[in-house]
Amino acid sequence: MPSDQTRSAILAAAERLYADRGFGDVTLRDIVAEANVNLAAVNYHFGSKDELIAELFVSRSLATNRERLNELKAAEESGGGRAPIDAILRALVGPTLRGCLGPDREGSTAARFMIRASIESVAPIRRIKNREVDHLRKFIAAMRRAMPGRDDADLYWGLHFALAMSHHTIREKERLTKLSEGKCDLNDVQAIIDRVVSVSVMALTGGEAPAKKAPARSPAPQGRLTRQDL
Amino acid sequence: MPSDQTRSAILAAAERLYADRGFGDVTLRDIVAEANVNLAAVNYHFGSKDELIAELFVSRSLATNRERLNELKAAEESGGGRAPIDAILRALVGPTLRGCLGPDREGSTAARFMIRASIESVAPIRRIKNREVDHLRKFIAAMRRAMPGRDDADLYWGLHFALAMSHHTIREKERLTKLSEGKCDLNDVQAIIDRVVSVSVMALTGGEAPAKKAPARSPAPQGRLTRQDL
DNA sequence: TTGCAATTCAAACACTTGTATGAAACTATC
DNA sequence: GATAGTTTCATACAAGTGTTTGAATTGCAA
Repeated sequence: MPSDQTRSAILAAAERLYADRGFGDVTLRDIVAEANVNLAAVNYHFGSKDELIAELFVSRSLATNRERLNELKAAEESGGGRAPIDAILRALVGPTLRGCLGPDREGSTAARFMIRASIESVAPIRRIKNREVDHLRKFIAAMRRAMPGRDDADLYWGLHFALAMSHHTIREKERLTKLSEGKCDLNDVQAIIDRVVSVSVMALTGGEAPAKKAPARSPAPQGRLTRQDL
Repeated sequence: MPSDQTRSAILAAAERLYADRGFGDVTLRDIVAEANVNLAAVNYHFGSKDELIAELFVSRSLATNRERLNELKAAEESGGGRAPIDAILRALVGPTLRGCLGPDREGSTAARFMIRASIESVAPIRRIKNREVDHLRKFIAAMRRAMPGRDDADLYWGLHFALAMSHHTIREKERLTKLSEGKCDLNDVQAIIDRVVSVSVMALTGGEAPAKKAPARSPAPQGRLTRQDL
């Protein structure tokens, strides 16, 4: 068997198992059994378990970021250098949500692996993850161009909430289905993206920055919510 | 040393270590070292490591749920049996956010433990967590009373997003601080609660249910977002 | 004080983990 | 077809895991 076949068999098996069962529950022996290779092959080809995980994460991380930036670039070009805020957010959450909730089980493995990585913070991944901040800054910059008057903190919160909703939806997919007794359709990915983007846009455009230094703390009135502040 | 002292010393040490370092990195030997008790004491008092974790989680879970329901009940009573939607959401996310982001380091241990539990889904906790659905249903019921016309799915999504934002904020607290270079103040808990509640209310009142069966899929217009649908 | 149950303790158990080893099998070049 | 380099393999290793054991110690009632 050529060396590359073993290598990629290990990578594929590891990604699948980590995506399904998390990092804590998967041993090297599980991986080599799934990949039908010898136990020593992992250390021979990757040096250590941690380096295997790191390689897996780095390559997937670059792929997702590339996809996001492609969508962002396309949106900015079609808007003459200034993309609308909803398109920016769509470029941010679309690739992840499509990948993780989409019907194609194949591509979803990679994304579910990334979700695991974003949840269980295991040592080799934690080290790499800090670079992601630079990636998100590009979206902040685009958002600043789309909403020039907006306070910076509001932009950060908007981006933060957009990621919150998309990640939480992926993570709690089964729970939400059970809680809502099927009334929330987790298979209609496009509708979910629309919903997440819609709420994120409202978070950014509505509200007018809750209680910047105002005397009243609560942005929502005491009684029924009126819509005066939308 | 009385038996109860050993018992609670183990519980306290375990909670602290799990909250700080997660479930994957903490061994029984770490716990008994922190608690200054013998290794065998854990199995003597709790039966097994899993039962220790379960007891920890159950008691904290009940406490948080009780706090939430107290706030909900208070809001409903002061509103004559029908609490406004923002008060309902505040009762949902307030206790958790206050506990985890609040300045008092003491109470935060318990809450940070709960966050860990909601993130790293370890076996003994996963089994217990499914009961939580019943607890959330009480909030859905209250929301239904507050917004009688609203589609059920919208209510579930609103509650889901509220939890998403609060949990994600707690989990990514450091990252958001770093990304925003301190512009997002993670210490002003009340402002964060206001912001989460505000966005959640917008998600529930605005939007008018994105593309129920409408021909156009996207709730956000192609170009800049107009506010016609708010 | 004696006796009995509850608790603590050091030690060991059985098992799993990631990693290392050296021989065997393969592959390709001369 | 012999040789050198690469890759595979069974096996062993050292360290760490949760759990168990049985003897010591403690606390308290008779």
